[in-house]
Amino acid sequence: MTAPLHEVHPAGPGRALPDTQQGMRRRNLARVMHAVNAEGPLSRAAVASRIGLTRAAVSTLVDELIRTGLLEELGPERPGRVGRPGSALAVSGHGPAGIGAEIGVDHLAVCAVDLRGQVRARAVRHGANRGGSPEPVVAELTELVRRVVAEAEGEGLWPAGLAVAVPGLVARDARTVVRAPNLDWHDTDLGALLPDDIPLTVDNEANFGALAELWLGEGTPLDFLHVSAEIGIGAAVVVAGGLLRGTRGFAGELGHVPVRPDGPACPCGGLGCLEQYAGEEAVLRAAGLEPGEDRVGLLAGRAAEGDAEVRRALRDAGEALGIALTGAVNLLDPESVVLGGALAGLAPWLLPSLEAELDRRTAGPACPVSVSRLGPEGPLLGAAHSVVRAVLDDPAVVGERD
Amino acid sequence: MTAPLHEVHPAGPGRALPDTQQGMRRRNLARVMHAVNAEGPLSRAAVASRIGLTRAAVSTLVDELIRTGLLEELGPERPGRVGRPGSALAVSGHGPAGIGAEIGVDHLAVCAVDLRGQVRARAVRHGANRGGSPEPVVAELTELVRRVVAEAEGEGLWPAGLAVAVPGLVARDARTVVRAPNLDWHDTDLGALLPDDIPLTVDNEANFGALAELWLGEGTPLDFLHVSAEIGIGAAVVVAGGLLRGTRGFAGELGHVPVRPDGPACPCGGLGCLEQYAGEEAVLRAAGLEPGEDRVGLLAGRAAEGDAEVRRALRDAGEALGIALTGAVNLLDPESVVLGGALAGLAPWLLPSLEAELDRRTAGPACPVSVSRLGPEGPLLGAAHSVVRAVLDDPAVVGERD
DNA sequence: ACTAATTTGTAAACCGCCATGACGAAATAG
DNA sequence: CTATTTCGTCATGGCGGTTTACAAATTAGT
Repeated sequence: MTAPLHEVHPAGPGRALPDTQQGMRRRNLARVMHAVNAEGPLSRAAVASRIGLTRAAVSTLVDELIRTGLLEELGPERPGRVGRPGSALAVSGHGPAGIGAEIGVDHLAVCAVDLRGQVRARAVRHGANRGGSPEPVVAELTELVRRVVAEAEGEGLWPAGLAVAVPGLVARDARTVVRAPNLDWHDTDLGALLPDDIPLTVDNEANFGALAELWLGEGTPLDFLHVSAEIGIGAAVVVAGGLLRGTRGFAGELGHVPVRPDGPACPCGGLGCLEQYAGEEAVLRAAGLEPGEDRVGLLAGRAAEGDAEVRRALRDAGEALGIALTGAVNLLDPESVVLGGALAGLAPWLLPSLEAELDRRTAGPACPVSVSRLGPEGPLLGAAHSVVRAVLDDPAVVGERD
Repeated sequence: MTAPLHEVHPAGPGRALPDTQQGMRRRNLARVMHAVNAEGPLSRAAVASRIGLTRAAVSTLVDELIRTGLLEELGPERPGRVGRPGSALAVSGHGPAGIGAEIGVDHLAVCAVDLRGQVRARAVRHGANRGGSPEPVVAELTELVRRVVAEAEGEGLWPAGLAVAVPGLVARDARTVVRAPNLDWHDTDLGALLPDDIPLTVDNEANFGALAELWLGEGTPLDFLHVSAEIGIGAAVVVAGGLLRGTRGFAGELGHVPVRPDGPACPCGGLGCLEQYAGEEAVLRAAGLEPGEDRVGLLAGRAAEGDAEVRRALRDAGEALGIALTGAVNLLDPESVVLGGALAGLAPWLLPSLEAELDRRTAGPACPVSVSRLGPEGPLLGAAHSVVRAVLDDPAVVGERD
């Protein structure tokens, strides 16, 4: 029961399933779940017209989904219209739950989200995770996970999967942390250190942040660029509602896009990379501040106070971001750009110069830039929701357990 | 029979088909076609094991495909192994054909490609198409199309669709040329000017060139960046075997990626765009040459002769390309970069500096850069093959005609 | 040579899944 | 109070792939 490492981003309802009648059934189960999930309580007839099947077919699909605890019958709808009122169906609040976890530089967090998207349990532990060996940190995380799972189970939920967001590069096996500079971890197999009774997925926090924006953001399109910064600057490219990961899984390295090709050398080997202008360290240095604990808070505080030096540093960073984003926007033609992570908190001072650069360098209407309203919770929520989406995308796999 | 504007880029075998039994059948027909097309002559049993269906199911699918003329039975295979030899199946060379057409700045070309990928008929007309009104040019193209179709029909083929490559931006309706600066065409609806008895698709020549590379190139991966230049510099982003088009269809505008943010002004409104360093005009100017007829040939000739000024101009252009590509590669992590179009001919003098820049700006192993071996034929072949792929992706639609 | 083993293609029976059509149930409209 | 509309379900049927069985065509072994 450890095994089936569910895909983090199945770019749509149930993909590569075998094209046999059973596969068809599985896909149709998924379509019912998606319809009910997306458009609130719905009657069987409403679902049928949404997904293009007959009422009879939907009836049997719904029966199965209710039997396996993924849907709930809420009872008769309020009449309003002519004809017999339907019986409202809703995604279950007592079925599977997605367990999301985040390993931050100086905190650990875990939460449980039900199929409806509600956070039903959470736990946080503050304190630096930097530098030490991974084992004790992951042991603490495991403890938090157990606590959250117990709490969720108390509410009638059961864990369908665990997704862990880490600040670093993750191998395509979705288990191994290849490199997490801020934690000083290298080639760490989290699969060996975490509970093995729950299907596990590990991914970069920026990716989960982008997915959170995709699934939870208001009016977020299916094609956008999500930019976030912790210590490095990363972008996640979302195309047609799925993450673009790249051949080696390294896509989105916006931080090393050349901004001024003859600029200062970057540890990556390049010259004048964006990170040299808009990276946390670079901005702190330009602002004349010492790198300390809550660096983003410090910058935001000073900028809010009106500190001219800090504001200039942020304005310059926004300019560099604008230049790098011009390239990205020209290449990808996204519907919008979303600023998340630490950038969201600094947006008031970054945005003006960023948008100005983007605007004047783009022919025609510029690509709209917005700020994530999810704040620092993004990656954690994205992780938990990725498990929920996996269930919605293939309800049959969880139905098999009993 | 004019209507069904088949998708140019259905990112895989038969997508958004309805999830009913008929849809399943259609997808399985497509899978049989793809298996036979990709792996040469195959017996029914071999196809069955490839696509995961039973021999019996494949038998009925093959029967239908033979009846509609998409597959051919070649007869018994040469034994070799133990057991009854299978009967070899091949994609038909007498069924539907894809008609590809290209409107170049100074030529028109049309060809017919059968399902096997063989070019079975072609016609070319040289002479400038620049500046004048579209009608007479399209009338000439129509004449060429009629000739090629007649020739193909003489060989037992019938036209399944017409795909036209144009040097400009095409609206998402795949019929209207929004802007083709080199032809001086604006908002031209080719659908109204071309024969209306064949399903029509119009697309940018760079897109078709990239697709040709994807389908015809040797060892081309499913994720790569195809860079081509005619007058502007365009990139096509291929992800998972499909074109990334962008929200407005403007993805791939590599020419306006900022290379030196304080560089010379570009007509697009930007500063220091790649096109200001590696665009045809810019290179000619840097090389001290006058813009004339065969500009690429001129540059290649001088460079081959050893003209130092030309070589320096090309080296500088390669450098600028390398900088812009560093950004693109960091963002997309493609498996390779392919140089096509006019760039292919100039590659010997562009590549060294291009690769040097890419190399030193990238951490770890640099993204390999290769040169298209399709030459100037790419877009034309890509157009014709796009029709062929559409048939392979959904064999049922052509089966319906009779 | 002759038999045994293996593989292919097809036909018949079967099962699963959705569509069709009919029906009772529960609401509104007149 | 009846006609109409809509919902959910049931029985029937068609369609599509699987299972099972078998004849055909080849190689392997004696």
